[in-house]
Amino acid sequence: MNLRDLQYVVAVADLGQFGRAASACNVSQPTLSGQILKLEEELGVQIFERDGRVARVTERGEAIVAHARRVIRAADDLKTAAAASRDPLEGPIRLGIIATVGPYLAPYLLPAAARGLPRAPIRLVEDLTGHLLPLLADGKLDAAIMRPIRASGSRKSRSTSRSA
Amino acid sequence: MNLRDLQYVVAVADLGQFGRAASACNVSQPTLSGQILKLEEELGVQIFERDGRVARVTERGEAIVAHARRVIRAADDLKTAAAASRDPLEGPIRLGIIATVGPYLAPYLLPAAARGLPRAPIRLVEDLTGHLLPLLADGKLDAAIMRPIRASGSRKSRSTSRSA
DNA sequence: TAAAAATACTCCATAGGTATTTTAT
DNA sequence: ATAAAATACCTATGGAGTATTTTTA
Repeated sequence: MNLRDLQYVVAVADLGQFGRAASACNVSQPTLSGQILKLEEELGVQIFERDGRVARVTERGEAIVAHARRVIRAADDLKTAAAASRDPLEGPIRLGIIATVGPYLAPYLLPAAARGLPRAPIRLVEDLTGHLLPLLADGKLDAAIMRPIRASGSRKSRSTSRSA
Repeated sequence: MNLRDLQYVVAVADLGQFGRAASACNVSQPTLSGQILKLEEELGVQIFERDGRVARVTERGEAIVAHARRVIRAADDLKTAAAASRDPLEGPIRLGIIATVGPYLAPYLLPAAARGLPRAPIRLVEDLTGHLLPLLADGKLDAAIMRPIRASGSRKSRSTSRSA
């Protein structure tokens, strides 16, 4: 059993479909399907009823889903507590940046940061906007410099989750 | 983050030492050490203070440990609920057996079970007593035929967690 | 100097992906 | 006939092991 598996279960319960749950979890349908099948095998409980159109939670599955929500909630609380206890000006600042602007900004940014924030060195992560967004969501990045997605303009947007 | 990592954290908090925690979790010391280090990195919080003699939980770590206990508790509750909702006479009976007696019992056991319990075929797992015990504890086995450990006699002991 | 933890690798289990088939409406 | 889940197969991340070094009372 695994926190990720439980998230898959909750996603299917909420969205009523393996495929939608998979994209909500950013994994492929067979991956999610396989993990849920394995979990059902491991627990010895059929959690979902598949009828080719929608996935319904079985009667026994209801209890599992409810417990899964509690586990995930508790794990989220742990992450929140960790983030809260973390000194935002201590430790490296993990900054995502798209390759287009990385080489231009880095020569200015890094030396300035080294002088201004000696206890919080900047760690650059260069990648596509589409890859940076989930990292930001997962707390793997503190901030990112990216392009706006699905917008008409071309102005850079700076998204941050850290009060630095 | 991972349920197993949280168990490592709780084990260290309880036992005050990485090495002891590792053997309690049935993993090597470097494995447990590495996972805890990685978790501390991921959360951005130093959970333990190492001083070469004992591992103490840091002030910030206390909150993490408390949350970790809740997560594990919730996960255990899920497993318990799953086991409770499972029909004990449905699905394969996973029976551990030591190699010493396996070949002698199997020819009698399996055909008899096939006749008597058609909806619950017996799945034999042959291994050492020392390996069967944790499987039994994890619920991977329903029952096991083993030798008594650390006992003077030599009578076979049948341990079961399933009312079959 | 004698413990305990960290590091350095190697290995393998398994989560994940793509392509395809099966199933049920 | 069509949409969704399961299966088959391959890849790769990362969890785990052994051997070794580093650290600190």
